Amino acid sequence: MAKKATKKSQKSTSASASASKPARIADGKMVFKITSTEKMKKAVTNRSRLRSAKPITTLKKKAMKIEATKPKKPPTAFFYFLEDFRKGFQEQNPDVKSMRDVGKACGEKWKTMTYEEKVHYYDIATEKRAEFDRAVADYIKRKESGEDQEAGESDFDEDY
DNA sequence: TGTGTGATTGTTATT
DNA sequence: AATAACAATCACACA
Repeated sequence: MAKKATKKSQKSTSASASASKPARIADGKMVFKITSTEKMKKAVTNRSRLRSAKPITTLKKKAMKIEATKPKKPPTAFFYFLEDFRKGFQEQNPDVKSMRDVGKACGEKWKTMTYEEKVHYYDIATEKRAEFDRAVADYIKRKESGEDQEAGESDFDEDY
């Protein structure tokens, strides 16, 4: 019991020198509901996808091995729960086709879950983060070691 | 044909 | 300290 959340102090992250400038959107996630110009929304998310620094083509098909890209954020505990919850949800509600409904139901249940149940997913997420952290370190190391560090800071990843 | 969108919370990163 | 944004998934819609 009392499995305290293992909050380990992260590394100093002194590598912040590279300070890549994420194209953050001032508006944040609040997307103006403009039915007329849906393209605007696309533009917003488009930037997000831009971070992928890879051809948008088949972006959703990430199932493909992505070894040429830097490690992305690992799914959070909630996402792991969502993955599991989604399976059962589809069985009980085959009528539901959208993930939105599943997300709502999952989020609602997530709040009702106790720490003991959630800790299970937290544990997984924590472990994944550790691996992710290592992957990042390795990625950086490889980048510096393998490829010449980009002396000229490229403002944006021009596509690819 | 192909990609964007929507919704959930958590974690990370930047300011 | 606080805010911002992204992390995955799947069916649908639009150009």
